[in-house]
Amino acid sequence: MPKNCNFIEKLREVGLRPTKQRVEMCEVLYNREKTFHFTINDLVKLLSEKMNQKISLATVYNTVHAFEKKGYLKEISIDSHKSYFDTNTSAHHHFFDEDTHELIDCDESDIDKINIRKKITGKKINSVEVLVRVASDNQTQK
Amino acid sequence: MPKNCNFIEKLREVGLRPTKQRVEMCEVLYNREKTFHFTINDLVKLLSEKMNQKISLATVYNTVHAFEKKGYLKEISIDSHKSYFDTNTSAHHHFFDEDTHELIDCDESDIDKINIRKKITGKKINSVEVLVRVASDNQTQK
DNA sequence: TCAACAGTTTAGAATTATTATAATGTAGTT
DNA sequence: AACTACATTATAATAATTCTAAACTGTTGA
Repeated sequence: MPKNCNFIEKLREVGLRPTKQRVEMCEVLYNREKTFHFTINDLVKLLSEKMNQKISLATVYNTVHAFEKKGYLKEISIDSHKSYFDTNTSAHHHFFDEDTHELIDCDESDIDKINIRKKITGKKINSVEVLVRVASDNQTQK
Repeated sequence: MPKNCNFIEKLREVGLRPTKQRVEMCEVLYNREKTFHFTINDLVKLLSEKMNQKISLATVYNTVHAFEKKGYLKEISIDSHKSYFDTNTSAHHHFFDEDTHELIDCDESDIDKINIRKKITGKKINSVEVLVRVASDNQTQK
């Protein structure tokens, strides 16, 4: 597994010890074509499938938060009841499919630049994020 | 209290029984100049201050959800750990003050119309919402 | 007006997501 | 190999929310 070395290197760069669990988690999160959106629950499932040994729930939380603090992951607020995370940490917008609860990244080109006219004195803008909620076209209103 | 009658009327219109608790809640939520943003916790506090009798936590949840289903309230997702609700149910955008955890409505004119170029086949757009996160300008990075 | 019923409220238990704790284990350094 | 600081773990604790079942109350219609 030469890819592991990569992750070990990367983890070191941001000052995180490349422990078994962290490297394993990197593999699940970043060894994929597209960016990955998940809840803690999704991740726990994937990890326990992939790993030979079991991983503690607390470790998954700790590690996800360590990654978030170091800029490896970004938290997305969609549903007040679950935390979604995104392996794409750059500023970008999302589609949220209300039928499947799937989160889809927008490319830079999908949404025109947002122009904020309002200024709040003494406050600076940290981020501007758009969430487009979509649902099946022929769905009966629930 | 002639205003009560108004709320009783309005509750009936959407098919909700105008019970003591619901009318009381309407007063707290809608007898104000500006739109009101709150968490369930905020609301429970306000209600228990205002009311002579105590109100059950479960009732607050039930009633808020009843109001939401009937279009009296709108849920806003900002923080994955708390549900925020908004008495302004029209489509509009928000500023979120990360220092004070306060939510501020945007006027129509504050943000230019958002142009979504991306189409997802078989899906229709339900809503487009912008969240602008702001924080103190001279704050040391946490 | 009042009985009856359906919808409401209530307290408390249950559930779910998350965080804290404290003991044990392990990566990195010597 | 041994030391030390940081990680991991199982479990307990906490927080937000929902469920349950019994008691209560608007509304309807006799």
